[in-house]
Amino acid sequence: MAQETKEKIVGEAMRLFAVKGYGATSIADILQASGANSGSLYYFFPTKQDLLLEVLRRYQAGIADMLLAPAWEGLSDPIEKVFALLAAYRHMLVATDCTYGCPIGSLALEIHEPDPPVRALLAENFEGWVLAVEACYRDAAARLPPDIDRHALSIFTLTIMEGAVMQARTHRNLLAYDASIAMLRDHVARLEAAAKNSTDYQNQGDLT
Amino acid sequence: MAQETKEKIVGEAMRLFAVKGYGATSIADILQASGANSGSLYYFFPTKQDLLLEVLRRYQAGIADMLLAPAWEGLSDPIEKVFALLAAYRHMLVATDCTYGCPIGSLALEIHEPDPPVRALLAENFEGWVLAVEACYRDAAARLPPDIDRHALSIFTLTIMEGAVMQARTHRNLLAYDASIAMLRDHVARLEAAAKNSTDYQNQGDLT
DNA sequence: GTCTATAACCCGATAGAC
DNA sequence: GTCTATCGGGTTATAGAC
Repeated sequence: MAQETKEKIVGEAMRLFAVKGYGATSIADILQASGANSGSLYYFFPTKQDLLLEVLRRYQAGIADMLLAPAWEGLSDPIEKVFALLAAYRHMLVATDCTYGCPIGSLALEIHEPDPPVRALLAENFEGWVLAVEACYRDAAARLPPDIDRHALSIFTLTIMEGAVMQARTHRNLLAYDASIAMLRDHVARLEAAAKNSTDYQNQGDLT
Repeated sequence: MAQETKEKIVGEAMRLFAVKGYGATSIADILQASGANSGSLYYFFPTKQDLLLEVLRRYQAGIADMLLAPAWEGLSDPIEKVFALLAAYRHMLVATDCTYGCPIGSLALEIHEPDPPVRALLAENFEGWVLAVEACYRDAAARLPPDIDRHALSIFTLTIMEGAVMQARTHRNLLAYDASIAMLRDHVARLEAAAKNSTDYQNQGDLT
Protein backbone atom coordinates (compact mmCIF):
# COMPACT_ATOMS: atom_id res chain seq x y z
CA MET A 1 0.00 0.00 0.00
CA ALA A 2 1.29 3.43 -0.97
CA GLN A 3 0.54 5.14 2.30
CA GLU A 4 2.37 2.42 4.20
CA THR A 5 5.54 2.87 2.18
CA LYS A 6 5.46 6.61 2.67
CA GLU A 7 4.90 6.24 6.42
CA LYS A 8 7.77 3.80 6.72
CA ILE A 9 10.09 6.18 4.88
CA VAL A 10 9.11 9.18 6.98
CA GLY A 11 9.32 7.18 10.21
CA GLU A 12 12.81 5.91 9.49
CA ALA A 13 13.90 9.36 8.34
CA MET A 14 12.70 10.83 11.66
CA ARG A 15 14.61 8.19 13.55
CA LEU A 16 17.81 8.44 11.53
CA PHE A 17 17.91 12.24 11.39
CA ALA A 18 17.58 12.23 15.19
CA VAL A 19 20.25 9.59 15.72
CA LYS A 20 22.83 10.46 13.05
CA GLY A 21 21.87 13.97 12.00
CA TYR A 22 20.57 15.17 8.65
CA GLY A 23 23.83 15.44 6.76
CA ALA A 24 25.21 12.16 8.04
CA THR A 25 22.07 10.26 7.05
CA SER A 26 22.22 9.22 3.42
CA ILE A 27 19.22 8.45 1.25
CA ALA A 28 20.68 4.94 1.01
CA ASP A 29 20.49 4.66 4.83
CA ILE A 30 16.80 5.55 4.77
CA LEU A 31 16.09 3.15 1.90
CA GLN A 32 17.80 0.29 3.69
CA ALA A 33 16.10 1.00 7.03
CA SER A 34 12.64 1.40 5.51
CA GLY A 35 12.95 -1.39 2.96
CA ALA A 36 11.77 1.01 0.26
CA ASN A 37 13.35 1.54 -3.14
CA SER A 38 14.94 4.66 -4.48
CA GLY A 39 12.09 5.16 -6.97
CA SER A 40 9.45 5.09 -4.23
CA LEU A 41 11.24 7.61 -2.03
CA TYR A 42 11.78 10.06 -4.86
CA TYR A 43 8.16 9.56 -5.96
CA PHE A 44 6.99 10.96 -2.61
CA PHE A 45 9.86 13.36 -1.90
CA PRO A 46 11.55 14.95 -4.92
CA THR A 47 14.55 16.05 -2.82
CA LYS A 48 16.13 15.14 0.49
CA GLN A 49 15.11 18.52 1.83
CA ASP A 50 11.45 17.81 1.06
CA LEU A 51 11.77 14.76 3.27
CA LEU A 52 13.31 16.88 6.02
CA LEU A 53 10.41 19.33 5.77
CA GLU A 54 7.92 16.48 6.17
CA VAL A 55 9.84 15.18 9.20
CA LEU A 56 9.73 18.65 10.80
CA ARG A 57 6.00 18.92 10.07
CA ARG A 58 5.48 15.58 11.83
CA TYR A 59 7.36 16.72 14.90
CA GLN A 60 5.30 19.90 14.96
CA ALA A 61 2.00 18.06 14.52
CA GLY A 62 2.92 15.46 17.10
CA ILE A 63 4.08 17.68 19.94
CA ALA A 64 0.84 17.31 21.93
CA ASP A 65 0.27 13.56 21.46
CA MET A 66 3.85 12.28 21.15
CA LEU A 67 5.65 14.54 23.61
CA LEU A 68 3.39 16.39 26.04
CA ALA A 69 0.68 13.78 26.68
CA PRO A 70 3.07 10.98 27.72
CA ALA A 71 5.12 13.36 29.86
CA TRP A 72 2.08 14.82 31.59
CA GLU A 73 0.11 11.63 32.22
CA GLY A 74 -1.59 11.83 35.60
CA LEU A 75 -0.27 15.30 36.41
CA SER A 76 -2.37 18.36 37.09
CA ASP A 77 -0.03 20.80 38.86
CA PRO A 78 1.10 23.16 36.10
CA ILE A 79 4.58 23.79 37.52
CA GLU A 80 5.13 20.06 37.92
CA LYS A 81 4.11 19.63 34.28
CA VAL A 82 6.96 21.89 33.22
CA PHE A 83 9.47 19.82 35.15
CA ALA A 84 7.88 16.58 33.99
CA LEU A 85 8.55 17.71 30.43
CA LEU A 86 12.17 18.38 31.32
CA ALA A 87 12.29 14.95 32.97
CA ALA A 88 11.07 13.42 29.70
CA TYR A 89 14.17 14.74 27.95
CA ARG A 90 16.25 13.35 30.78
CA HIS A 91 14.68 9.93 30.19
CA MET A 92 15.51 10.19 26.51
CA LEU A 93 19.13 10.94 27.42
CA VAL A 94 19.27 8.04 29.88
CA ALA A 95 17.69 5.65 27.37
CA THR A 96 20.33 6.52 24.75
CA ASP A 97 23.38 6.80 27.03
CA CYS A 98 23.32 10.56 26.49
CA THR A 99 23.61 10.07 22.76
CA TYR A 100 20.79 12.38 21.81
CA GLY A 101 18.16 14.54 23.33
CA CYS A 102 16.14 17.03 21.32
CA PRO A 103 16.01 16.31 17.58
CA ILE A 104 14.86 19.86 16.80
CA GLY A 105 17.77 21.41 18.65
CA SER A 106 20.27 19.15 16.94
CA LEU A 107 18.87 19.96 13.51
CA ALA A 108 18.71 23.66 14.35
CA LEU A 109 22.47 23.81 14.93
CA GLU A 110 23.33 21.42 12.10
CA ILE A 111 21.56 23.35 9.35
CA HIS A 112 23.96 26.19 8.59
CA GLU A 113 22.51 27.30 5.26
CA PRO A 114 19.74 29.92 5.27
CA ASP A 115 17.19 27.33 4.01
CA PRO A 116 14.20 29.57 4.83
CA PRO A 117 11.50 26.85 4.77
CA VAL A 118 13.53 24.52 6.99
CA ARG A 119 14.35 27.27 9.45
CA ALA A 120 10.73 28.41 9.56
CA LEU A 121 9.62 24.91 10.58
CA LEU A 122 12.37 24.64 13.18
CA ALA A 123 11.20 27.97 14.59
CA GLU A 124 7.57 26.80 14.62
CA ASN A 125 8.59 23.69 16.53
CA PHE A 126 10.32 25.85 19.14
CA GLU A 127 7.29 28.14 19.29
CA GLY A 128 4.91 25.24 19.85
CA TRP A 129 7.08 24.01 22.72
CA VAL A 130 7.28 27.49 24.25
CA LEU A 131 3.51 28.01 23.99
CA ALA A 132 2.80 24.69 25.72
CA VAL A 133 5.10 25.63 28.61
CA GLU A 134 3.69 29.15 28.67
CA ALA A 135 0.20 27.68 29.17
CA CYS A 136 1.55 25.87 32.24
CA TYR A 137 3.00 29.04 33.73
CA ARG A 138 -0.29 30.84 33.02
CA ASP A 139 -2.20 28.05 34.76
CA ALA A 140 0.08 28.56 37.74
CA ALA A 141 -1.58 31.97 37.94
CA ALA A 142 -1.03 33.68 41.29
CA ARG A 143 1.78 31.34 42.28
CA LEU A 144 4.16 33.50 40.22
CA PRO A 145 4.77 37.23 40.67
CA PRO A 146 2.31 39.13 38.45
CA ASP A 147 5.05 41.31 36.93
CA ILE A 148 7.16 38.49 35.55
CA ASP A 149 6.74 37.79 31.84
CA ARG A 150 5.37 34.25 31.39
CA HIS A 151 6.35 34.14 27.74
CA ALA A 152 9.93 35.10 28.54
CA LEU A 153 10.00 32.51 31.32
CA SER A 154 8.88 29.85 28.82
CA ILE A 155 11.58 30.84 26.35
CA PHE A 156 14.04 30.67 29.25
CA THR A 157 12.84 27.14 30.02
CA LEU A 158 13.44 26.02 26.42
CA THR A 159 16.83 27.72 26.47
CA ILE A 160 17.81 25.73 29.53
CA MET A 161 16.52 22.44 28.18
CA GLU A 162 18.46 22.83 24.93
CA GLY A 163 21.67 24.04 26.56
CA ALA A 164 21.51 21.29 29.15
CA VAL A 165 20.91 18.56 26.56
CA MET A 166 23.89 19.84 24.57
CA GLN A 167 26.20 19.50 27.55
CA ALA A 168 24.82 16.08 28.50
CA ARG A 169 25.54 14.86 24.97
CA THR A 170 29.01 16.31 25.00
CA HIS A 171 30.04 15.00 28.41
CA ARG A 172 28.07 11.78 27.96
CA ASN A 173 26.72 12.18 31.46
CA LEU A 174 23.86 13.95 33.20
CA LEU A 175 25.79 16.15 35.65
CA ALA A 176 25.36 19.40 33.73
CA TYR A 177 21.77 18.53 32.82
CA ASP A 178 20.77 17.89 36.41
CA ALA A 179 22.66 20.93 37.70
CA SER A 180 20.93 23.17 35.16
CA ILE A 181 17.43 21.86 35.83
CA ALA A 182 18.03 22.14 39.57
CA MET A 183 18.97 25.79 39.07
CA LEU A 184 15.74 26.41 37.15
CA ARG A 185 13.85 24.69 39.98
CA ASP A 186 15.54 27.04 42.41
CA HIS A 187 14.67 30.05 40.28
CA VAL A 188 10.99 29.05 40.00
CA ALA A 189 10.90 28.36 43.74
CA ARG A 190 12.25 31.86 44.42
CA LEU A 191 9.59 33.29 42.10
CA GLU A 192 6.89 31.35 43.97
CA ALA A 193 8.26 32.58 47.29
CA ALA A 194 8.29 36.16 46.02
CA ALA A 195 4.68 35.83 44.83
CA LYS A 196 3.65 34.35 48.16
CA ASN A 197 5.27 37.17 50.14
CA SER A 198 3.60 39.85 48.08
CA THR A 199 0.24 38.06 48.48
CA ASP A 200 0.82 37.89 52.23
CA TYR A 201 1.53 41.61 52.28
CA GLN A 202 -1.66 42.18 50.33
CA ASN A 203 -3.70 40.04 52.74
CA GLN A 204 -2.07 41.85 55.64
CA GLY A 205 -3.16 45.08 54.01
CA ASP A 206 -6.74 43.78 53.71
CA LEU A 207 -6.81 43.04 57.42
CA THR A 208 -5.79 46.48 58.62
CA MET B 1 57.66 28.99 5.30
CA ALA B 2 56.24 25.78 6.70
CA GLN B 3 54.82 27.19 9.90
CA GLU B 4 53.04 29.91 7.96
CA THR B 5 51.28 27.41 5.72
CA LYS B 6 50.17 25.37 8.69
CA GLU B 7 48.88 28.44 10.51
CA LYS B 8 46.95 29.57 7.45
CA ILE B 9 45.35 26.14 7.12
CA VAL B 10 44.37 25.94 10.78
CA GLY B 11 43.08 29.52 10.78
CA GLU B 12 40.86 29.01 7.77
CA ALA B 13 39.66 25.68 9.15
CA MET B 14 38.65 27.41 12.39
CA ARG B 15 36.76 30.03 10.45
CA LEU B 16 35.04 27.65 8.05
CA PHE B 17 34.09 25.05 10.67
CA ALA B 18 32.46 27.88 12.65
CA VAL B 19 30.64 29.34 9.66
CA LYS B 20 29.62 26.23 7.71
CA GLY B 21 30.05 23.41 10.20
CA TYR B 22 32.50 20.53 10.12
CA GLY B 23 30.67 18.19 7.76
CA ALA B 24 29.70 20.92 5.32
CA THR B 25 33.27 22.21 5.07
CA SER B 26 35.23 20.19 2.52
CA ILE B 27 38.98 19.87 2.40
CA ALA B 28 38.76 21.62 -0.94
CA ASP B 29 37.09 24.60 0.76
CA ILE B 30 39.95 24.87 3.24
CA LEU B 31 42.56 24.53 0.51
CA GLN B 32 40.97 27.29 -1.55
CA ALA B 33 40.55 29.65 1.41
CA SER B 34 44.08 29.10 2.69
CA GLY B 35 45.77 28.98 -0.68
CA ALA B 36 47.51 25.76 0.32
CA ASN B 37 47.74 22.59 -1.71
CA SER B 38 46.31 19.21 -0.91
CA GLY B 39 49.77 17.77 -0.33
CA SER B 40 50.65 20.41 2.26
CA LEU B 41 47.45 19.94 4.23
CA TYR B 42 47.79 16.17 4.36
CA TYR B 43 51.46 16.56 5.27
CA PHE B 44 50.44 18.35 8.48
CA PHE B 45 47.11 16.63 9.10
CA PRO B 46 46.80 13.01 7.95
CA THR B 47 43.00 13.09 8.24
CA LYS B 48 40.26 15.71 8.39
CA GLN B 49 39.59 14.71 11.98
CA ASP B 50 43.20 15.49 12.93
CA LEU B 51 42.62 19.00 11.64
CA LEU B 52 39.44 19.25 13.71
CA LEU B 53 41.36 18.17 16.81
CA GLU B 54 43.94 20.89 16.21
CA VAL B 55 41.16 23.47 15.76
CA LEU B 56 39.59 22.42 19.07
CA ARG B 57 42.98 22.60 20.79
CA ARG B 58 43.38 26.16 19.49
CA TYR B 59 40.00 27.19 20.84
CA GLN B 60 40.89 25.69 24.18
CA ALA B 61 44.31 27.33 24.30
CA GLY B 62 42.89 30.68 23.19
CA ILE B 63 39.96 31.02 25.56
CA ALA B 64 41.74 33.49 27.86
CA ASP B 65 43.37 35.70 25.23
CA MET B 66 40.89 35.44 22.36
CA LEU B 67 37.59 35.32 24.24
CA LEU B 68 37.81 36.46 27.86
CA ALA B 69 40.37 39.26 27.63
CA PRO B 70 38.56 41.26 24.91
CA ALA B 71 35.20 40.77 26.62
CA TRP B 72 36.50 41.82 30.03
CA GLU B 73 38.60 44.80 29.00
CA GLY B 74 38.29 47.54 31.61
CA LEU B 75 35.91 45.57 33.83
CA SER B 76 36.56 44.60 37.41
CA ASP B 77 33.13 43.76 38.85
CA PRO B 78 32.98 39.95 38.68
CA ILE B 79 29.23 39.72 38.08
CA GLU B 80 29.50 42.28 35.28
CA LYS B 81 32.26 40.18 33.76
CA VAL B 82 29.87 37.24 33.45
CA PHE B 83 27.32 39.36 31.62
CA ALA B 84 30.02 41.00 29.51
CA LEU B 85 30.98 37.53 28.32
CA LEU B 86 27.36 36.86 27.40
CA ALA B 87 27.29 40.24 25.65
CA ALA B 88 30.31 39.16 23.61
CA TYR B 89 28.28 36.27 22.18
CA ARG B 90 25.48 38.71 21.48
CA HIS B 91 27.92 40.87 19.52
CA MET B 92 29.00 37.83 17.53
CA LEU B 93 25.36 37.13 16.70
CA VAL B 94 24.73 40.74 15.70
CA ALA B 95 27.87 40.87 13.57
CA THR B 96 26.78 37.78 11.62
CA ASP B 97 23.04 38.49 11.40
CA CYS B 98 22.43 35.69 13.88
CA THR B 99 24.17 33.23 11.60
CA TYR B 100 26.40 31.75 14.25
CA GLY B 101 27.34 32.08 17.85
CA CYS B 102 29.39 29.51 19.71
CA PRO B 103 31.57 27.31 17.48
CA ILE B 104 32.03 24.74 20.24
CA GLY B 105 28.29 24.35 20.78
CA SER B 106 27.63 23.97 17.08
CA LEU B 107 30.30 21.31 16.74
CA ALA B 108 29.11 19.55 19.89
CA LEU B 109 25.67 18.96 18.40
CA GLU B 110 26.95 18.26 14.89
CA ILE B 111 29.32 15.45 15.85
CA HIS B 112 27.02 12.48 16.29
CA GLU B 113 29.61 9.72 16.22
CA PRO B 114 31.24 8.68 19.50
CA ASP B 115 34.63 10.08 18.36
CA PRO B 116 36.16 9.97 21.84
CA PRO B 117 39.10 12.33 21.22
CA VAL B 118 36.88 14.95 19.58
CA ARG B 119 34.28 14.76 22.32
CA ALA B 120 36.95 14.97 25.02
CA LEU B 121 38.24 18.24 23.54
CA LEU B 122 34.73 19.65 23.21
CA ALA B 123 34.16 18.79 26.87
CA GLU B 124 37.46 20.44 27.85
CA ASN B 125 36.43 23.60 26.03
CA PHE B 126 33.16 23.67 27.96
CA GLU B 127 35.03 23.03 31.20
CA GLY B 128 37.44 25.90 30.55
CA TRP B 129 34.51 28.25 29.95
CA VAL B 130 32.73 27.06 33.09
CA LEU B 131 35.85 27.44 35.23
CA ALA B 132 36.39 31.02 34.02
CA VAL B 133 32.81 31.95 34.92
CA GLU B 134 33.09 30.08 38.19
CA ALA B 135 36.08 32.24 39.11
CA CYS B 136 33.88 35.30 38.60
CA TYR B 137 31.16 33.97 40.86
CA ARG B 138 33.78 33.09 43.47
CA ASP B 139 35.19 36.63 43.24
CA ALA B 140 31.67 37.90 43.88
CA ALA B 141 32.11 36.26 47.28
CA ALA B 142 29.57 37.46 49.84
CA ARG B 143 27.30 38.98 47.19
CA LEU B 144 25.83 35.53 46.58
CA PRO B 145 24.19 33.31 49.20
CA PRO B 146 26.86 31.08 50.76
CA ASP B 147 24.82 27.91 50.23
CA ILE B 148 24.47 28.19 46.47
CA ASP B 149 26.83 26.06 44.40
CA ARG B 150 29.07 28.36 42.33
CA HIS B 151 30.10 25.54 40.02
CA ALA B 152 26.50 24.61 39.31
CA LEU B 153 25.68 28.28 38.72
CA SER B 154 28.51 28.47 36.18
CA ILE B 155 27.27 25.37 34.35
CA PHE B 156 23.82 26.97 34.39
CA THR B 157 25.30 30.09 32.79
CA LEU B 158 26.88 28.08 29.98
CA THR B 159 23.61 26.18 29.53
CA ILE B 160 21.75 29.44 29.06
CA MET B 161 24.31 30.91 26.67
CA GLU B 162 24.24 27.81 24.45
CA GLY B 163 20.46 27.42 24.48
CA ALA B 164 19.97 31.12 23.82
CA VAL B 165 22.43 31.15 20.91
CA MET B 166 20.64 28.16 19.40
CA GLN B 167 17.32 29.97 19.41
CA ALA B 168 18.83 33.20 18.08
CA ARG B 169 20.30 31.27 15.17
CA THR B 170 17.04 29.50 14.49
CA HIS B 171 14.80 32.56 14.65
CA ARG B 172 17.46 34.79 13.09
CA ASN B 173 16.74 37.39 15.73
CA LEU B 174 17.80 38.21 19.27
CA LEU B 175 14.43 38.09 21.06
CA ALA B 176 14.96 34.69 22.69
CA TYR B 177 18.61 35.50 23.44
CA ASP B 178 17.79 38.75 25.19
CA ALA B 179 14.84 37.26 27.04
CA SER B 180 17.00 34.39 28.31
CA ILE B 181 19.89 36.58 29.45
CA ALA B 182 17.43 38.97 31.12
CA MET B 183 16.01 36.01 33.06
CA LEU B 184 19.51 35.02 34.21
CA ARG B 185 20.08 38.65 35.27
CA ASP B 186 16.87 38.47 37.27
CA HIS B 187 17.95 35.20 38.87
CA VAL B 188 21.36 36.55 39.85
CA ALA B 189 19.73 39.73 41.16
CA ARG B 190 17.43 37.63 43.35
CA LEU B 191 20.46 35.69 44.61
CA GLU B 192 22.23 38.94 45.45
CA ALA B 193 19.11 40.23 47.22
CA ALA B 194 18.84 37.00 49.21
CA ALA B 195 22.52 37.25 50.20
CA LYS B 196 22.06 40.87 51.23
CA ASN B 197 18.99 40.07 53.34
CA SER B 198 20.75 37.28 55.18
CA THR B 199 23.73 39.56 55.80
CA ASP B 200 21.38 42.24 57.13
CA TYR B 201 19.81 39.70 59.45
CA GLN B 202 23.27 38.75 60.62
CA ASN B 203 24.21 42.37 61.23
CA GLN B 204 20.90 42.87 63.01
CA GLY B 205 21.80 39.88 65.18
CA ASP B 206 25.18 41.45 65.96
CA LEU B 207 23.47 44.61 67.12
CA THR B 208 21.14 43.00 69.63
C1' DG C 1 57.72 20.68 2.55
C1' DT C 2 55.24 21.66 -1.80
C1' DC C 3 53.11 20.67 -6.01
C1' DT C 4 49.82 18.18 -9.52
C1' DA C 5 47.14 14.53 -10.84
C1' DT C 6 44.14 11.14 -9.69
C1' DA C 7 42.38 7.07 -7.25
C1' DA C 8 38.49 5.08 -4.85
C1' DC C 9 34.34 5.92 -3.06
C1' DC C 10 29.82 7.73 -1.79
C1' DC C 11 26.36 11.03 -2.56
C1' DG C 12 21.72 12.80 -4.29
C1' DA C 13 19.05 12.31 -7.99
C1' DT C 14 17.26 10.35 -12.60
C1' DA C 15 15.61 7.16 -16.42
C1' DG C 16 12.62 4.19 -17.95
C1' DA C 17 10.50 -0.51 -17.79
C1' DC C 18 6.77 -2.55 -15.42
C1' DG D 1 3.37 3.38 -7.43
C1' DT D 2 7.37 0.25 -7.61
C1' DC D 3 11.46 -1.58 -9.32
C1' DT D 4 16.60 -1.66 -11.15
C1' DA D 5 20.43 0.37 -13.10
C1' DT D 6 23.12 4.16 -13.40
C1' DC D 7 24.61 9.07 -14.13
C1' DG D 8 27.28 13.05 -12.85
C1' DG D 9 29.61 15.21 -9.40
C1' DG D 10 31.78 15.96 -4.93
C1' DT D 11 34.26 13.67 -1.19
C1' DT D 12 38.57 12.24 1.47
C1' DA D 13 42.77 10.77 0.75
C1' DT D 14 47.03 9.13 -1.94
C1' DA D 15 51.03 8.85 -5.34
C1' DG D 16 54.98 10.44 -6.77
C1' DA D 17 57.80 14.17 -8.96
C1' DC D 18 60.21 18.19 -7.38
